[in-house]
Amino acid sequence: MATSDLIQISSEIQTCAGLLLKFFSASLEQRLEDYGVPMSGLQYAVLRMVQPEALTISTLSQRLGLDPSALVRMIDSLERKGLVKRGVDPHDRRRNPIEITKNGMRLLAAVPVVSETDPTFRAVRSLGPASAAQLRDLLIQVIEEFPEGKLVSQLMSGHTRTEARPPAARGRS
Amino acid sequence: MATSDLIQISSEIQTCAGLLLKFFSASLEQRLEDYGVPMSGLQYAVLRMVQPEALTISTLSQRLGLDPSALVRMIDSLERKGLVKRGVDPHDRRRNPIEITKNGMRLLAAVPVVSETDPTFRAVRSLGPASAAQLRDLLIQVIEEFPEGKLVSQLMSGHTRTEARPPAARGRS
DNA sequence: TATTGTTATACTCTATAACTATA
DNA sequence: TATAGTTATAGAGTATAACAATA
Repeated sequence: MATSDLIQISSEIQTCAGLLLKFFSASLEQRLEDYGVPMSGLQYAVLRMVQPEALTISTLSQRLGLDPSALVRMIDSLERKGLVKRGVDPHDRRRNPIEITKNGMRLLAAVPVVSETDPTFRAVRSLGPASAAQLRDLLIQVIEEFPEGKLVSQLMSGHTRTEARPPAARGRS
Repeated sequence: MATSDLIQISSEIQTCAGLLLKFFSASLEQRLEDYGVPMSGLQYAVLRMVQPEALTISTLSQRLGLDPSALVRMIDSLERKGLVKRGVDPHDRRRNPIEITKNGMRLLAAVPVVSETDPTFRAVRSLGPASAAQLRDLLIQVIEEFPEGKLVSQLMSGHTRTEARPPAARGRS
């Protein structure tokens, strides 16, 4: 295969990634609005990131690749909605770890990243389980080739490669 | 495979698409800046769209999923840079098909979507040709499952599926 | 000195609504 | 009446610079 082929393919992958993200975001934001708590996909991402553990704005900004100042108003907005609260670090009073609230957890439970009924899920399901997993693995492989892509595991909480996934019980079928 | 597995995979694909797009855009915009004509990835996308044929703002806005008014200033900016010009449709004087200029074509030739030297290309190349093509095909398959995804072929000029690609001469290796 | 969170500010992106010219 | 392009405008998102509190 010629280099120009690979360049063409790279370009197409780029276009597809953009489209996919657009579709995904649209359906997620629609469901958030339907739930009665409209917010951007990024705000939702922050909410998910602080679910397993409280994170400071510094940490969040590093993981999201954004300036800390850009997060202040976003956190304000989430706090106004009662979904998170600024906590206190007794060991370092400069830090205000962002904690998720009961309301925040309720929202995450009610509005999953991907719902069974939305176009995103239907599109991925139509690939079949094997192709879907393969697509995910290929995407991760590409991302890990980027210097900034090493922290992908931090963003995909609970992620394990297909072949390494334990055969534990996994909810309803 | 359980439904919850597919939902998890869908969510991971979503995260990956977002990261990938971010990395891709960053390297493209860096190269545009190095070339001396800084612009957003979207402006560059518009430039590419009007390369094969002049398109009206209406058509561009439909294909990009943006409001026409959002494109006016973007086109202004491209016109100020001398990369496109507003043309005239003799059959319908309301229309101003956006034409690419010599300078615009020169830029597209000098700054390809994906360069051989940038992280995007290296990441995709490291997959190997077969996996790269497969990734592209899986992405297209997913996108075509979305109602809005039918026009993907319009956005990927010259795209053909791997198995349908003619074995014609394809430049240097 | 360095770091955390913050404010003020400016710029980009995008949509809505209203308008003009043309069909 | 409907469509193409435009303007004015408002809101979100994001970065830079400067700052206070804390380490």
